[in-house]
Amino acid sequence: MDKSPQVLLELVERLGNLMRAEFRRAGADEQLQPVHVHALVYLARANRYSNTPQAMAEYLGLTKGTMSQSLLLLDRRGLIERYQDDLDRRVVRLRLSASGDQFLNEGQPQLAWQQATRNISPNRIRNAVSALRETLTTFQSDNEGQPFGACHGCRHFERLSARAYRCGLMGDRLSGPETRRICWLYEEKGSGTETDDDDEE
Amino acid sequence: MDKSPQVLLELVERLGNLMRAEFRRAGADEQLQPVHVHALVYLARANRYSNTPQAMAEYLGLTKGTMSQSLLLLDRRGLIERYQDDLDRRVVRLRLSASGDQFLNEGQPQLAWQQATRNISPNRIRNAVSALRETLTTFQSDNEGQPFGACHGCRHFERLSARAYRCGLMGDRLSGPETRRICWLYEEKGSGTETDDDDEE
DNA sequence: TTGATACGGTATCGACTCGAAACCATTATT
DNA sequence: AATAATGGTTTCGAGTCGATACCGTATCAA
Repeated sequence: MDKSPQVLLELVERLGNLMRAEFRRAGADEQLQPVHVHALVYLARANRYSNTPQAMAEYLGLTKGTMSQSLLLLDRRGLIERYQDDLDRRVVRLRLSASGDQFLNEGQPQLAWQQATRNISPNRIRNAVSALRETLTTFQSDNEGQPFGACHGCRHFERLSARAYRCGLMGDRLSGPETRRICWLYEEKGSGTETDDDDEE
Repeated sequence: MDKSPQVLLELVERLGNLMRAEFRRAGADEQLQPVHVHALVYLARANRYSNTPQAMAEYLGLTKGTMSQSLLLLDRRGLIERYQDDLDRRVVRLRLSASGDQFLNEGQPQLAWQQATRNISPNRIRNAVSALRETLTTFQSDNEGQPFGACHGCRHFERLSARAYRCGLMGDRLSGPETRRICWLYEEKGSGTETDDDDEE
């Protein structure tokens, strides 16, 4: 009988709590709750398909009603901007405002974490990352959750040329940096389905 | 520039969120918030020095006022019992009630996690544990947080004989199982900051 | 064209969180 | 004995959060 998974859970939870507390501290100046800070961090990393209230709610594990409330607050504080999608006028799109951007750059909510990992070798970190990533994938496929990944590794990702990419699902061309952002349309490659892109790297 | 620490943070956060959502689900029947479930889980794992509101607040990262509220609720629901310490009459001690115990056994809030780690080899889990543990230690010493560990590895831990142990700080003899519970008096053994991570069992 | 229905988002409600600060006993210090 | 420190509780106000109802837009079926 191995208790390691149990211990791992405890650690993830504990570190999660601490980061939450860190987010709380980072947001204290601006009167923000941890979840607001988290929302801003997400927004800074989300790609063009994923900057909607819906995707955000999914990512943060909230209902759309709750999300709407938080966004209202962030808007009032002037940290985000909302604008309408011109293709589907039901859809609201979000972006960081200048001061939202500034807040993330100055507050550095993730700095404490960077510090905390300073003594650990890159190799051990990579190993931990791979184990946790696998855990996350399993967890999500167990629970029907949205995957939320970046293009690399996504079934819809297509490479047109050395520096040109495309999302096969949405049909848009993507810039290099954009392929590294978080996308809620992400789907794991492989899994025995026929893929039309066989040019992998 | 390595982005792995950043990714690790993202994963820990995301998994933390998911466990939080899991706790939410587990507590839904009993009308409990995630933090309540977490409190019960903690209580089930805390040793005799750590079953107080104060230790709990420290562990969960809440203020004592907030903790007091949550404990009130758990008491109303009959999931915990409070009793006075007879040495220091300011101190309140906590224990799971029968139904609190039952709740944990039936709800199995940690089961989903156990499942999610099923495909990962014990060895990789242990490595991840060791990396995260080190991160936690560094984080806590950066931020003056209480360490919260089990006897094994604690500076105050003394082994009297093959199966008899003692806490040098409090002077009590400890049973074998008790040495494996969470203690908020925990202090890292070696005085140096470098920790050896070969303490796996 | 005209419904019916689905969907993205907002508004409202009530129970609860959470930090801050005031407060109350009890213990420690002097 | 007076004072300070300590463990917990209470109170307050802004905010979270799920549930539900609701609004406008898009989609689908006749």
